[in-house]
Amino acid sequence: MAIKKELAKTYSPADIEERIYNFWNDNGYFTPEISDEKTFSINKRPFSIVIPPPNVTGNLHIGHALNNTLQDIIIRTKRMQGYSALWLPGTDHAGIATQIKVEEMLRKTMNTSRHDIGREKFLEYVWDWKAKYGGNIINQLKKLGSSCDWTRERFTMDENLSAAVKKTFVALYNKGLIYRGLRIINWCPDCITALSDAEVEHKELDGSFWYINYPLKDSSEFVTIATTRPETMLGDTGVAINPNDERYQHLIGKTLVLPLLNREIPIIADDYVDKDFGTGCVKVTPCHDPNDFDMGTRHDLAFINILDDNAKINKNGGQYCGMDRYEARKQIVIDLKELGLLVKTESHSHNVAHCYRCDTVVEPIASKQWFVKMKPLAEPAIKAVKDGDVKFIPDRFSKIYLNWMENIHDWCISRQLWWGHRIPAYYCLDCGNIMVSENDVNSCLECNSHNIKQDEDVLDTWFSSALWPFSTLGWPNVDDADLKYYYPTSVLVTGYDIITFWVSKMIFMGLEFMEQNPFPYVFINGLVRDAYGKKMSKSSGNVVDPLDIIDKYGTDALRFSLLTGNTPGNDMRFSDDKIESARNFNNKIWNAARFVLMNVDIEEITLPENLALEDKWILSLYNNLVLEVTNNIENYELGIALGKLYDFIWDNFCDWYIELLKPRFANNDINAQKVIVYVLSNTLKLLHPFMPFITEELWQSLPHEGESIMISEFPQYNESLLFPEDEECMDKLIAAIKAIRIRRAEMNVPPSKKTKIFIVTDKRNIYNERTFMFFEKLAWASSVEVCESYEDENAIQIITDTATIYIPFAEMIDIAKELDRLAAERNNTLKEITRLESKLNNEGFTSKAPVAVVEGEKIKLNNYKETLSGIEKAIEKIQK
RNA sequence: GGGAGCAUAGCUCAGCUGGGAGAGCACCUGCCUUACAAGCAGGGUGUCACAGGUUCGAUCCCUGUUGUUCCCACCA
Repeated sequence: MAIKKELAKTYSPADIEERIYNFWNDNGYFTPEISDEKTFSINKRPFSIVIPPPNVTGNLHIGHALNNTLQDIIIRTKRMQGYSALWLPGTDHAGIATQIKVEEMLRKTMNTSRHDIGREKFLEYVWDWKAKYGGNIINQLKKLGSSCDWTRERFTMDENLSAAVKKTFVALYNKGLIYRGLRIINWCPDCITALSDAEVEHKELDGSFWYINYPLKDSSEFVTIATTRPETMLGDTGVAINPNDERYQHLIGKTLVLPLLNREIPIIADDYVDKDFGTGCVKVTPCHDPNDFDMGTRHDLAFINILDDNAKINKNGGQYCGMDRYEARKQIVIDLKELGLLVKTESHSHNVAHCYRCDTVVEPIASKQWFVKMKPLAEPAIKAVKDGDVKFIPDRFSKIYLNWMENIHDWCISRQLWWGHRIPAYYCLDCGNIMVSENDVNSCLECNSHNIKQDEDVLDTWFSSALWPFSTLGWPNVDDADLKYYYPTSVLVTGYDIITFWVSKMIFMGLEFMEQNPFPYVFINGLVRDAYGKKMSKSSGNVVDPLDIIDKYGTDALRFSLLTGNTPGNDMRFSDDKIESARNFNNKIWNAARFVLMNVDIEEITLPENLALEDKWILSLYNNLVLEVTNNIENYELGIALGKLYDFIWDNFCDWYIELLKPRFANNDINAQKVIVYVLSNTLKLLHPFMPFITEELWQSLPHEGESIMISEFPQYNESLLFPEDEECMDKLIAAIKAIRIRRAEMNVPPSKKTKIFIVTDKRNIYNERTFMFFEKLAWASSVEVCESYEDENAIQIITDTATIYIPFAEMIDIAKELDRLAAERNNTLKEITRLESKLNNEGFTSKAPVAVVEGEKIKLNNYKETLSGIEKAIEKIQK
């Protein structure tokens, strides 16, 4: 027998992955040409995904690996199904994160800071950094097998994307949806910038509750307030009580003397105050608390900011000027104690806001910042999800989205950073006029002054990523071919942790500027946790580097282990066990193909005219698999699809079909070769989106047409390949073989001991000369015979619903034990019969249950009855 | 304070619009059967968290309870 190709005994991914990826990339398979009729016709329907852009200086972590594998599976499937499938890759400049890294580098390697070298020089360093490290994550994505169109790679600070940012900013400003104003923002004193609400994380911390007496002016009376941040009293400009609090009615309008600074402050009445919390008296610090800010506005109180950019006390803090906020807190408590104004201290745990980047405690500070007015933008974005124009998968995330959107606050978009899109606002230093323009402004439109300065700040990183689905496709050029063809995109694949950061913003920006949702589906993936369910983080030291896994086990194994059992939106655990079982599956496929290649000597794939029982069986199962896998992928049930492929390949194809075919291969049966190559090759296609490398390598080794599996046609369901009767026959045969194996195992008969088998049956379509070989091969039979009846009390009897099988086994038989066993079997069968009969006698069931269910139960009952009669005959025979 | 998820075999998890529950790993037994020992053949008595309800029928749908995880929220 000719051996077409010798494969190694075990699969070693390292040898093939890079070669195959370059082969795909070099041949341009990742690039859908909209107008090229040869490979991708304009008549094809578009399918597009834009990548959630990883941070430009980031490194691939296991979450990226999952997220991008999901996208790759979808895009590869669609490409094979004939869509003009675009997966557009790119990176995000990631304002704060990147700036922090470069500042750190400056400090460590040059002992300098951005303030020392100035804005221009600093930005040069950041661009250098980007050039140096920006490609890292792209190369890592390639190692994952991602079939992104690298010719369309984008970066949020590309010229075109920056133009899009300016255009949207100006348009929103002109519409009155962007404004500049004094508001309480979250200030990170370490990053020295404002943060949006989304960029702070609340953590429960143990703190104290200090009760402090504020003396009434010209009186010996006190008002006791309680605070968790005593240093903020330096900015107090009032004390508030509830207007209905009868305890304090006489104080309304009176004046207090603020301790330490001796500032005179009024007592006001405001509904915000909860009578029953604390003392019922609240110090009001308009510049350092959002509620106090509102009260200060309502009651026209003074606004005194007591903190500088580093959260040190500024000159408004009198003798505390220059102290760090916590140092000042300590000192103030000491001083109050000395003055006898500290009533008591209670321990108190409360939520404290932290910077999501550097984990520093953020300070609420009143500050002039740019904001997006959210209500008008949120409304259509809410409607889009409520109307089902944008669907979350799974659906429960639409509740999270709506909950956030319906309670939305204005979005603080200015950041006191240098790395990012500079705000296109210009100030006239002479007349104070503010001009917002896409183009540089050199003279004041009001007073003609040339004393103009652009806003120093940059925009929130999420401002540019909000535009990503259309800015990457060419917008603001509305005639761009890509934009026309690929927008809206087909699906967004992302983690639930950035629904509020990113998904929500893309939806309202898409609606505002494209008048169309950016995507009809948002496919949500969960977090990848460690083997114990803990979130992976550098500080916990439990980070799994996907590149290590790839080096050790291969990309396909990594992809398999991330996908298997994965369900949309749910977190998953990653462990060594999983990756090993994935590796084993790779090897299983590899060896199945290896075996096929060793036995096959055909040049092309065609199905033979005459199909044997087992051929029809496997083709029928394969065909059902095509249908189910296709549907599962269509419904984003990728983990389920992969599970079915695994079961089919391992159980049906390897454990049964290959074994069933071995006798035919020994006879050089060409038909068997044709069928197995057909099934294997097409199964590889089904599996290709999930495990692209091994499937390409094996597909190339088998007879095939075309250049690459990744541009071959995805298998389609084919009614002519359905053989339900043959499927059933084969299932009965398998059941009989299994029953024999079980009995032999129970009796500890080693495989080396072959036995004669006698079958009493009237089902000659199942048990005939052709299928005897299966018993010889798979049930260790030395000979097989069908007979009318069989008389030998020294034979064991195996009873199925289609036959009674006798195996003469004189030395093994213990009559009493055999009777016991049969009695037990009889009992179990009777139980089932009783259960089914009472069900079928239930008028409610037969009249209300679907016909198919009732029929199914009848068939079950009948099978049990057949089995029972076999058992009873067996018992009778032994007792004779 | 609001909202969401999860609770199924020793462990990790599936269970596709309700019809007597599965996989991987682990464990036990027997096999180097010429694709694969990273393999083959066998091995599961699971109050499907608890209590009610709907239904002919509930792991699945509804209500409540308990445990657990997460998200959101300006109680000083």
